[in-house]
Amino acid sequence: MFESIDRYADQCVRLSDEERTFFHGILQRKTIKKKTFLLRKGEVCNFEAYIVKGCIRTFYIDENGFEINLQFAVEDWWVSDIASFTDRKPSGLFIQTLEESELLMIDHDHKEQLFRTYPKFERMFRLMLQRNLSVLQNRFLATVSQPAEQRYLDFIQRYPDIQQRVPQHMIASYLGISAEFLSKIRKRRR
Amino acid sequence: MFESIDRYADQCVRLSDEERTFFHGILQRKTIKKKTFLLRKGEVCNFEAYIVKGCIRTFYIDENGFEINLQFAVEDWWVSDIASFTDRKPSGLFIQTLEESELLMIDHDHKEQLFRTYPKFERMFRLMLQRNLSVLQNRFLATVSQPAEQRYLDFIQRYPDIQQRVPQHMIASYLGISAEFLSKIRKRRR
DNA sequence: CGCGACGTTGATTTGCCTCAACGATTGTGG
DNA sequence: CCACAATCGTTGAGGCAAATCAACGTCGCG
Repeated sequence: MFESIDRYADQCVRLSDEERTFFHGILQRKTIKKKTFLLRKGEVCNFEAYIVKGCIRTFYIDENGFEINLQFAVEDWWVSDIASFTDRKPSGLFIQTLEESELLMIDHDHKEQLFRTYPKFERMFRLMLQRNLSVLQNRFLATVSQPAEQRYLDFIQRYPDIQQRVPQHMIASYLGISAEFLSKIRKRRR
Repeated sequence: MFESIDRYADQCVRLSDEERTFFHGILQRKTIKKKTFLLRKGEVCNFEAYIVKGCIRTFYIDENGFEINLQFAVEDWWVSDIASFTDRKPSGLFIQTLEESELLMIDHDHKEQLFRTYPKFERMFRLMLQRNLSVLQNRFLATVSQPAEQRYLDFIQRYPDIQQRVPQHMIASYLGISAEFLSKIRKRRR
């Protein structure tokens, strides 16, 4: 159960057995059915979830009622609305499973307790944030500097597995284009 | 000299006098002339710079040779290429002063030393990253979900001061539109 | 003074969207 | 296990936001 998150942690920090055990102790293990909402707009996000198995999307609904997919998270990623979680304020986002998912979740109080007990974990979460920031920066650059077709090609190259697991119209929204136009791009390449 | 960064730190963590003094000790104070490059593509970024006074831009040059401005940083912000800084790998970005600037800089070794000596600072930098991540997330959402005119209006409302200090064609590139089109938007509103 | 950086304007083009209609596939309740 | 609905992907026609290209005025500065 904990092998994959242990591997994740080992990439960030060196943990003693004691630290590792404590960490495992505060993680809540959950199995969530397909299409379940972990968070809806207006709610305060009280979790950071590590994905052991499954696929989850984070999305936003704009003023015209259109969904915009921000992230598809699969094995070995964390999902949360960090701003809502940290400042304990209502979120503007939705988080939903796309497949049945196995998660390890940590809530606000336990996270603070973890940091107070072993400050070393601050480092792990800091590095995790850095990774997220880099990914988002690259994504932003790609979105503003490249045409839709190139963005699509980059996407299927970088995340060949995700393409299989997520419906095409969601990928379109993730890429910032309409479902119809994505279909036309795909046609072009045949 | 340190008043503003102290205020910044106080928002994140509570520091003892000893911690504060140590922190001041590792900060390198620099005054940089207008239009100076702090980082060029291909170099490894070895600083995080807190801006006491001045204005700095971070930008990227795409495969067609066009500049894309990622960030304008003014007083009370940090600038760096975090990915390059952390992983000690060559950066793809440029960082350049737009005005004469007064900075407090920290390099990789001193940052690690700071964390080893007082782990509490991990928290400060983690919170800083969270803030950056939130800002970028909102910006990304705005970019994909709103038309250019609305993005421009939001920009001048949120950063009325920056608008005065940065040439218009750089703002256009920041907003992801051509300089000509920004000019036309402005005309429309007169 | 003269040159380069900056901003403006108009004409034309284009990448992508919207709307509408239509198969194919999935899944779900009777 | 079938029937019917919902979800998903495709295709075409038409439209619009924003890009591109080109020309020109202005200003600050070496």
